[in-house]
Formats: sequence, C-alpha cells, structure tokens
Amino acid sequence: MTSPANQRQDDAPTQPVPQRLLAAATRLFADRGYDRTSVQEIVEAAGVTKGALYHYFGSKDDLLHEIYGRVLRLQQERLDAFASSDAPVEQRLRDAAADVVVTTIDNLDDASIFFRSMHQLSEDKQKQVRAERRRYHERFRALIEEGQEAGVFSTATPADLVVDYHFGSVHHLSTWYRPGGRMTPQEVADHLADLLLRALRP
Amino acid sequence: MTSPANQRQDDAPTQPVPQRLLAAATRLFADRGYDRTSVQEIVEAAGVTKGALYHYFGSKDDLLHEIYGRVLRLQQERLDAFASSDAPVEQRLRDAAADVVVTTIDNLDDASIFFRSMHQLSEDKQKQVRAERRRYHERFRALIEEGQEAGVFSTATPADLVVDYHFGSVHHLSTWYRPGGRMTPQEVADHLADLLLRALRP
Amino acid sequence: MTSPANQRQDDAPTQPVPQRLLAAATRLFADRGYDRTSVQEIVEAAGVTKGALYHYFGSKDDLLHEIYGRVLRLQQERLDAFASSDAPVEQRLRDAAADVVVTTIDNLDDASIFFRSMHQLSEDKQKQVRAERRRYHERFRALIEEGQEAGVFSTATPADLVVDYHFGSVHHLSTWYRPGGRMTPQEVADHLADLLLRALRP
Amino acid sequence: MTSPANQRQDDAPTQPVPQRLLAAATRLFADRGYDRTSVQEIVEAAGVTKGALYHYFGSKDDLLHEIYGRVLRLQQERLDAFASSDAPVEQRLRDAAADVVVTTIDNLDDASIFFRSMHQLSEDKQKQVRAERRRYHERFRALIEEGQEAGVFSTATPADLVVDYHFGSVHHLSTWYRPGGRMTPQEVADHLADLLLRALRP
DNA sequence: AATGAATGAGCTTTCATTCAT
DNA sequence: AATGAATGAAAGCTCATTCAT
Repeated sequence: MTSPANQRQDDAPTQPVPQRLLAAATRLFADRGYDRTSVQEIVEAAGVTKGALYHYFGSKDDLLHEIYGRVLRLQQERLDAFASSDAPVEQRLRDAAADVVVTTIDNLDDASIFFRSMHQLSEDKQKQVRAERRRYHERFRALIEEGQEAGVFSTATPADLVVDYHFGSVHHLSTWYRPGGRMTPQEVADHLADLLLRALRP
Repeated sequence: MTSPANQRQDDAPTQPVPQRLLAAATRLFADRGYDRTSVQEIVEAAGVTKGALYHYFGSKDDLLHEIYGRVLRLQQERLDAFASSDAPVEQRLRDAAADVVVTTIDNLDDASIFFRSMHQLSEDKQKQVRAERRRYHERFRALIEEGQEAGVFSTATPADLVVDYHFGSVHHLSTWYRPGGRMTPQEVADHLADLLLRALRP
Repeated sequence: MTSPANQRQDDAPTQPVPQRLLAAATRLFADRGYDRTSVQEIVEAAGVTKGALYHYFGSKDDLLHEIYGRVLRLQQERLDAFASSDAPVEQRLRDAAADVVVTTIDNLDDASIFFRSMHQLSEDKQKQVRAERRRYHERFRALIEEGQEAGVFSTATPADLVVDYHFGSVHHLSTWYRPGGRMTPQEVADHLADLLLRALRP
Repeated sequence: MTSPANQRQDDAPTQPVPQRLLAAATRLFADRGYDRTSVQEIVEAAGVTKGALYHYFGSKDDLLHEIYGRVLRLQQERLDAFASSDAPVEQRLRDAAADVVVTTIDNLDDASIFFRSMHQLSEDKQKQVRAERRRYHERFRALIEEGQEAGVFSTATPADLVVDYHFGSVHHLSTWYRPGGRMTPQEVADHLADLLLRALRP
C-alpha cells in the first residue's frame, strides 16, 4: 500500500534495519513501558514489517536484552576508564560518580527502561544482566573501599550501602530530571558527586 | 460454593472481600508487576470471582490506585508527625529520613509497586498521585531549607536535589533489600539517615 | 449511601415503583436499544435497586413485553373505535389511518422500541406479540376490503399489501419525525392518510 | 488445521477470507441482530479464527459499516441510473420506485440489517451513513419535485413526506416479505410503485 | 417490599509469534 | 531479506440473575 520510501521521515540516509528497530523500541519502551508497547508499534515506528523484526531478533524480549547490553557495556567501559586512571582515589571516585550521572542523563530513555523493565526480561536474561550489574557495582565499591583503607573516606557506613545510596539517586534521575530544566546534566552530576564525597568525609 | 471452606487456605479468620482483594493484588503486583498480573490471578488468589472484584473496584487500575492511596496517606502522616516535633532540625530531619526507610522496608511490596508501576496508572490518577507526592516532597524539602537557613546544613547543594538524592536511595531499597539480610531495617535506616546528615554538614 | 429521597427529581409525588421502572426502561430502550441498556441503568434511572426490579418483573425481557402490551392494547382499542363508527368507509379508514399516525408520534419512544426490538423478545413472547399484531392488521385490512367491495376503493392492489404500505410509513416515523419539526403530528397524519386514500381512488 | 477440508462445508470453491467473513456476518446480523451476534459466531460460521477477522476488520463495528457501504453504493448507483434516463418523469419515478423494492428484496438480509442496526454503529460511522442516505433521499425527492413542477404529480403533499412514505414501505419489506411467498419480488415492486404513482395523481 | 453482594458465563479485542512465499 | 495472513491464548470487563437477609 505504501511506497518503500515511506519510512521514518527523519532517517533520510536510512540506517540499517536492526538499528532502526532498536532505536524505535528504545523510544517506545521508555515512553509507554515494555508491556504496553506492541511489536506492531515498534515495526511501524521503524518503518518495517513484523517479518523483518523476527528476522533480526528472536523475540520482543531479545530487543529489550539488546538495549540492556548496550547500556551495560557503555557504562562498564567508562567506569573502568575512570577507576583505573592514576588520579588520587577521591578524584577517581568523584569522576566516576559524576560520569555515571551525565551518561545516564544523556541516555535517559535507556536508563528508564533499565530501571523499570528489568523484571520483564526472561529469567535467563535477567540472571545475565544481574551478573553484569554486580560486576559494575563491585568495581564501584572497590573504589570506595580503597579510599576507606587509605583513610580518606569515612568507614562509618559499609561501602556496599554507600554504593546503593549513590545508585539510588542515579536510578531516580529518570523520575525527575527533564532536559532543558534548571540545571545542566553536568551541574546535576557535580552536585550529586559532591554529595557523595561530602557524605564520605571522615 | 459459599461454604466457609471456600476461602484462601491461609486466611482462616476470613477478612472482608475488598481487603482480601487488595492484599492479593499487592502481593502479585509487587511480584510480577502490574501489567503481568491478570485480574484472573488476583481473584483466584483472593478466593473470589471477577464479578466480586468489579463489584468493589471499578477497574484493575482502581486497585492500583487504592494501594497507592494507602501508602501515600501513611507516609504523609508519619512525615508530618516527625517534621513537626519540637526537636532541633537536625534531629527532625534525621528522624524523618530514617523513618521513611523503615516504613518503606516494612511495606516493601507497596514500595516496589509504587516506584515501578506509577506510569501504568491512568493519566488522571497519575496526576492525583503526583500531586500528593509533591506535597510530601515539599514538606521534606522545607525541613532541609530550615536547617540551611539556620546554618546547621550546608547550602552547597540546592535543597531540591538533596531531597531527590535521599529519595533515590529509598526508592532503590526494593531493588536490593531483602528481609533477613545482613542488616535490620533500623540499621539500614540509621546508615542512610547518617549519610544524608553527613552530606549536609557545613 | 443515598437517602431514600434520592429519586428522579421530577417525580416529586413519587409514582409507584413498577411504573417508574417501566418509564425508565421505555426511555432507555428507545434511546440506546434494548441490548445496550443494562438492568443497572434502568434501576438507577428509576431510583431503585435491582432487587426491586426483580421483585416486580421476572426478567428484563418482561419489561420489554410489558411495554409492548401497553402499546398494543392502546392501538387496538383505538382502531376498534374508529373502525366501528357509523361513518362511511372512506371516512373510517381515513380516521383510523390518521389516528395511528398521531398515536405513534405521541408515543414515539414506544414506537421505536416496538419496531426495533421485537426480535429481542423471547420466542414465546414474540409469538404472542405477533398474534396481536395480526389481529390489528386484519381489522385494518377488513376496512380496506369493505371499501373495495363497496367499489369506493380501487382493487388494483391486494388489501394486504395496502396495509403493509401504510404501516411501513407508520413504522418509519420514528426514523425521521422529530417533535418540534416543520409539521405538527396532526398535519403529518392528515398527509399520510391522504396519500393512502388517494392511492386507493378507483 | 490448515488443510483444505477446514472450510465451510458449503463453500467448496473457497472464497477469500474477507468475503467469507462479510457473508457470515450479514447472515447472522440479519438473523439475530448485531448485538446478539458474537464475533465468535461470525468466525465460526466463516471457518476462520478471530485473529483473521481482526486482521481484515478493525472491529465488529467495521463489519457492519462495510455491509452498509455495499448496500448504499449499490442502491445509489441504481437510483442514479434510473433517474437520469431520458424517459418521462412518471416512468423514471415508477422505475426507480420499483427497482429499490426488487433490490431490497434481493438483498433482504442487508436490508433488515440496514433498517434495524443503524443505531448500533459508532457515532462517527452513523454520521457517514446518514449523509449517504440523505444523498439518496434527495435524489429521489428531486424526481418527485420535477414531476410536481411539470404538473404531472399532485402537489397536495410535500415531496419530502412522499419520499418517507415510500421508503417506509421499502423499510418494512424485511418485516413481512418472505421469499417463496404469494408474490414475486417484481410483483410486489410493481404494486408498490403503482400505489406511489396513484397517490401522486393530480 | 427491597437490598446489594456475589456469581459465572460471555463479551470484544489484543498480541507475540509462525510460516508459506 | 522480508512479507503479511493467520493463529490461539489470554486479556479486561459487563451483565442478567440469584439469594440470604
């Protein structure tokens, strides 16, 4: 019925189909949630048909998993880079804490999917994701423990709990942060990292 | 069919039907999420029929809203009580911050529903809930501003952001806290309140 | 929840419950159709509860049948009166034909129910209604045949068909006639009776 | 499940699915009425599944609208053809009046649906149908007015009302006409057209 | 005479997925 | 690489009716 040119108007130099599908899915999952997004809506937004989707992805679930994978890889890489620099530990923690905030805000769609739709993944894939999350969490905790052992951070609170304290606030960003708001992503990040560092003062 | 044996096995002293429905819904929504819980599952868990559910609640959505209402009322009452005591402001903030943690852990089901399923409420009801949330948020913020004006809390971070920082961690509790874990609810609460107060030291 | 005074506002000197129910049902059946009107809506419009309805009527179907009964009795009585007057047959037919139009317009709700909802009656009751209809039809036909035998009406068309021709237009009234329109009920009636008589001119 | 035997027994040379659905729906709607016909019954009669129905039609309502569309188009085309012939106006009116009777009898199912189920269409679609009805009505009325102006038809009755008089009888056909009855469709048509023309004699 | 909680069967519609082409 | 017709299971919700009180 519609000409093959009838695709997302703003994708003039047409991206490859799988990417188009992932982009459409990300936008829609973030917008209405995973369960409320139908496969039909995804393929329509991507300008393809169902057959194409099932050609590239085994299931709707796979799409979600793919989105998770992208975020997880990105954040792990960045944390690794910040954590292994040769700056003093306070600086490394501050940088890592601020960076995860900026990255989260820059990918707010992925973030809200991440924090809202995990339990809609199949059991298997949830396990996988949780394992990768744990790696991330542990890397971050190691940074705090390093500072505690070095005596530059207070030991009043178990490092574990501190990590959860910080990530709670990152998680929460998609609830309240709106692009174009009062603060730039960097300002928010600096404030949140500052709060963390202040809470850790001995 | 209406014999007294026809009840949930573990509810020996049969509760009224609406309460039984709310309890079943809470458990299931927290467990599998709102969208993944069918009305059929709820009524089966409550030991009644669909007709009974729709006799008391206008829609599945109404059940969710009812659950929200309970939590919101409870938390607002407690915050009001703590905030208006005549202890010094540091104490009042610490008490309020710790109490919301304990209450959240005590109602972890309600909490995970709260933070995960808000966007599945109808637009109207979301507005209502958001308005009540705002009231709560503002009361909490007022406490921080009071301390800032009194010079006992740092003004380095806008009070708004501090509130979101703390509530991020409360929100996050349902992700990681498991009853019977290493720390009691009170211990977690004390640690998190402590982190907040430490972050606010001038 | 509502005081016993909370009934249809305009029924100040409260009619008996069965009449109130019939009136409400008539209005609603005419408005949305029998199948689209719920028992709940009827009892609400009548200001009573379901129990009351089922106290007076055996079923929803009974209500409809009752409405039919009222109309049938009324129209049969009037036809009998007009047909058995001692005016000339042309006059008697003209009067009867015009009267059924006026009566139908005066009870447009009953009429639209009558012509639209017959097939929603139970088989038994449909038979009953059809039998009464037939009596009415035959009385009317007899009038036409009388005129044909007397030579004042054309015999070009079988009397049966003439009856259906006229009742088609009566039936149709509820489709197009709107109170307050260009013509009064009496004017419409005169025109339609006139058309019938003109068609019957030898 | 998809073997060629899995078809309506009497549809040996299998028609396309949408046509099969429309045919089944038409038969059932005429038989039991729109509201009393379930989607389940339609798909069973058509030998397909619900999914197939919703693949081709957006809703049950759409099916009804489609049936209407077919009838409206057919009748409008025929009226246009008869009305614009170059016969004298009496002949053209007689032909058109008789033809709508024959066509209605030939499609008695569509006709009873048409006259009984209009108010069960969605508001939007009702508007559309009423607009097309009006066009038809106006074309017919123009014919009468033409004859009145030419002095070959009486002006005693407004043309509008004459149209409603005739269409009432057409509408009514599905109530009393049974195929295989005393008169052929053409005989009925000739009688009814004759009544109309006789009524219009000056 | 009347209530209203509860039933149970049925309703229309949605949807992820499959598969012949 | 991609289509789109078709499936089949399940979803949320409605409703006439019953019945203990």
